[in-house]
Amino acid sequence: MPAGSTYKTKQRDIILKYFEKKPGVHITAADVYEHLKSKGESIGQATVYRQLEKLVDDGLLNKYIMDASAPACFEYIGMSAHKSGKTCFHCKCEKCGKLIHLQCDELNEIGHHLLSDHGFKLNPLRTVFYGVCEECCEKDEL
Amino acid sequence: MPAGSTYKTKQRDIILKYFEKKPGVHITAADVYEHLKSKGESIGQATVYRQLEKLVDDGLLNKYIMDASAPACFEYIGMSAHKSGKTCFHCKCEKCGKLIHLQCDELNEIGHHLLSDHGFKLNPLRTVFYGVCEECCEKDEL
DNA sequence: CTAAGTGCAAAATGTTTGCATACTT
DNA sequence: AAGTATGCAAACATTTTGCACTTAG
Repeated sequence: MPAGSTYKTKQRDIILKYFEKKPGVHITAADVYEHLKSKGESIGQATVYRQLEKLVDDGLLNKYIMDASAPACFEYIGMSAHKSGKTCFHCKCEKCGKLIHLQCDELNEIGHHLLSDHGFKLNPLRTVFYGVCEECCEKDEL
Repeated sequence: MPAGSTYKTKQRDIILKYFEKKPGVHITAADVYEHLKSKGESIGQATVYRQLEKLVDDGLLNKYIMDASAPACFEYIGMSAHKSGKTCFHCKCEKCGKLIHLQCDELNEIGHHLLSDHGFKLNPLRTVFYGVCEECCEKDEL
């Protein structure tokens, strides 16, 4: 459902370029806005938000909402996930907030399982596993 | 880490009772507030938010943030999830927004896998799978 | 020339907070 | 009595929207 074609604008390029330089890093809309402003490539916030949304739709960025009343985070995933058959899953630690990237074949199986047994076509890019990371687990046990 | 004891107040009971009547249903803070107001058991919104937060901390409710700029949803899980070993997973359709509840042993395995192979202790209650549901998949293929 | 994108400021929304009062233990 | 909770209104922060203008296809 292409809601309409996407124009290639200067602003889109600038934003995308910023993300490409930081693969796997979480960046908020405000980060983008501030960074570009300080770099003399100012873009209106509305545009930042609108482009971010589009980039997510286009599958170039991922959006993570950790907590209400906290800005959403965006992360570049670009072509990597599309090209290689290898899907990257994300785990977010509820304690320390760390984001872990996993690339694991066994996890891919859940995608297949969900599809074949539940008719649900998983989007691994948008799915985040919440839980507690190794380090924080150990801390808890002390 | 009990940040302090929790008093048993009238408001807490009212809110909890409302959720107990709707297990597995997603309810927003506004829903709670409006429902109680219409029922003549008005509770201030601040209190609603504060109690909701506490109930989540106490493990009685679950909080889901689907989308920024959309209210967070709360769901009663009460003792059920704790008692039965059966964990309920959630799938959110990116197209129609539908939320699907799954209770599936195979999905539980991913929890074990994440823990044993990646040292990550999954919290199934806070994890939401994003993707496209059966119905919307079919629509796409037309 | 039309559709899409931009920028600004203003609005909207969901959530949080300050503070005086009231309730629990 | 001390520690929490409540309620109201005001404050907040992030995100969205209206509109006139510019740019891409």
